[in-house]
Amino acid sequence: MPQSGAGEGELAQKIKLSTIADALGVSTATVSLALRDSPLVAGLTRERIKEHARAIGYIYNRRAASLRTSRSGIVGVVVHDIMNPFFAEILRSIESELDRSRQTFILSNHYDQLEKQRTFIDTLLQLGADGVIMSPAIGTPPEDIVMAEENGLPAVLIARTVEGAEVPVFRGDDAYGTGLATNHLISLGHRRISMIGGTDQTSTGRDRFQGYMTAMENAGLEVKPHWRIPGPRTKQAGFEAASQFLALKDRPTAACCWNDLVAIGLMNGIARAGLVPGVDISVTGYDDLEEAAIATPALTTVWNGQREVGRRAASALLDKLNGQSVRPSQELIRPELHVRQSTGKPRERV
Amino acid sequence: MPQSGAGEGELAQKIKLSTIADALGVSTATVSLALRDSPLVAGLTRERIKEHARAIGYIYNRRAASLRTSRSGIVGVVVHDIMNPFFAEILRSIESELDRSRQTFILSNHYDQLEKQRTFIDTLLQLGADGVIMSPAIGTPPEDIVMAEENGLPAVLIARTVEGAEVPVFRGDDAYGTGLATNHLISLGHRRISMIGGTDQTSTGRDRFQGYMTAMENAGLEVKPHWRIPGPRTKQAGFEAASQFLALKDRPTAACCWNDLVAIGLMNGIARAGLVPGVDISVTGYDDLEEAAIATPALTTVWNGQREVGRRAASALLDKLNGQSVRPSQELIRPELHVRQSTGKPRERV
DNA sequence: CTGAAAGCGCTTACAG
DNA sequence: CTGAAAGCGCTTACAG
Repeated sequence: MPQSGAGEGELAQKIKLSTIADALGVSTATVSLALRDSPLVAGLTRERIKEHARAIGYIYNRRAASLRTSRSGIVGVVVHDIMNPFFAEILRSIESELDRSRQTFILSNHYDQLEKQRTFIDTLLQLGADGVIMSPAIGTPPEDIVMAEENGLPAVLIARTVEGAEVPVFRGDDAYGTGLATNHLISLGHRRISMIGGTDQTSTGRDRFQGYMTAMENAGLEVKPHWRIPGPRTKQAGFEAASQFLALKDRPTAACCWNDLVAIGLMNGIARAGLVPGVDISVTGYDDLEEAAIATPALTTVWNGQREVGRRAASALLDKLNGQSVRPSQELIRPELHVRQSTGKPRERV
Repeated sequence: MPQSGAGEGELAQKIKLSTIADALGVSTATVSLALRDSPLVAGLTRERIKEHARAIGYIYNRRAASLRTSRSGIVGVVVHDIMNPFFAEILRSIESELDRSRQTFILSNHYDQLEKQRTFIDTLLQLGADGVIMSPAIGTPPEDIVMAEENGLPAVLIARTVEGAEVPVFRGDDAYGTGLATNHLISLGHRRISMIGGTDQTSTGRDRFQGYMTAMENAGLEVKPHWRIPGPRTKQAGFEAASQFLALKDRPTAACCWNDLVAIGLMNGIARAGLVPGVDISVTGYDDLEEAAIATPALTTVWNGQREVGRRAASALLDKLNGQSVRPSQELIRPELHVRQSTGKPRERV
């Protein structure tokens, strides 16, 4: 309802605690307590106050309250890019977890630009945010996180680690995960396997590459450096990498991709070139996005536990806010291989 | 930098304006003015103050400021679902537009639940947000928007209209857009065309269906009711609709889809059934997501101006905040047909 | 060009 | 169970 006494289109007199107090002949302290269901206020008084507040359309001023209590009810979330469905799935589970504690969340993309990330942390500090969940931008120095914590903004990391920052980290076991995918391809009979996408500049990138290398070495397979095509992390880039991949000397029979987006883009590119992904070339993804199951062919990929990551990160942060001590530790979610139709035996004899 | 004088891991004494004022022997008024680059303060004084503030790691308290000024620097954005790339693209352009005015934005999904949307608007009111950009949930009564505006929260709508709400609306000309797609199919020789996805409960849904119907009627083509498969709006749902579509009596030779997601899902389903989209069945999408161009086959679709929608909506809201009068009007972005490989002549003689 | 003082709208000890 | 008063950290007239 609009505020009582509002004239034609004009803003009414602002309704505040004292408006209610005056109308009911009680003090603002009593109103404040009543609205927050304090047992200190008599049941009848409380009901009268709450009913009146509702009737005249009172709006609680959180800025004023938070200035006094120094709790704002705001949590910041900053990731590389929300357009990436991997993060979008994480965000959804963060959202539903925070919702239950009536925390509002502010979202930002840093696009791996340190400056954008710093501006956002600064904004959170100025707003008096209660905490931040972040997938740190490439090159984030531990000091940035220490600074936030020292100024009363507890942090929890997702997806990527920052060496030297003593905060909880929730992410998948990336080395183990790409190991699963690579071993799956090897067990199908593939001997020449490409690794497509990703970067050495993030912990995730290094771990995933490591998992692939280790699996190849353990199987006694040679890895030619040019079989690795670093960089792509999007569908578009995967699509564009297809021609480069197909033109490779000693062309591999399979590609272990950085993530599902790259894998799907690559498959599209392979199909565009007249080859059949899953038959002519085997492809694995990473993340198991909702979309992986309906790709053509359905994508063999590694489930990365994004729902879990989001849920646990949010709940760890809430624990921190509520004063419970949360150990700075690496929580590794164990990935699982989901085999579908994009992988098969190599076509040619090896 | 951490605050000066911080002990081992302990939170330092909070640094505020008066800390700086005391240290420099000036008043808080002068410090406040200086930090905001007021010309009222002598250049030298200003520099001394700003330098000192930086040195001791002063953090501006926006809650306190906004309590005083009643401007919070916060803008709310609420959409159906940020995981939908259509909205994700809009959000990006909103973000870059707001960034330039140093406004922070708070994001929320309402998943077409009125209750979630109301909770969010309430939160914005409590935080004293400066405005809201929304794609209204199905069934949003105009009163909800009027209430927000009367309480000092100006609103701008995107993508969907709410009858009776006197606020600016930015969206594509949906009827015209599906008309483009349908006419394209007709001109290729298709006579039986299906409409897949969408709902009559939103203005967008009604408009898109209307555009399809009008085009069919103008071409003197019959439309069998069961050729319409309402509902799907996601890739998954489009995928699942494929079998229903393929089993249709008098099966249409083409499908005009609600959006790109449905179209891509449908094409995947068609391919899974052993038919070739673009050859056996023509498919059109809507939105022209980045992904449309790299789908297999590349998707013929209607560009919906999402970048434009986001940019203009944000800039209209900023104008409103700055006191410029913004007419409540429908801004229809004119869609464009982008022809690619998912459409062709009908295979069978008609 | 600078300072003293009031006030934004809450909550929290402290009395009673 | 309820009230009077101080204070959170800013900004804004108002004086000088």
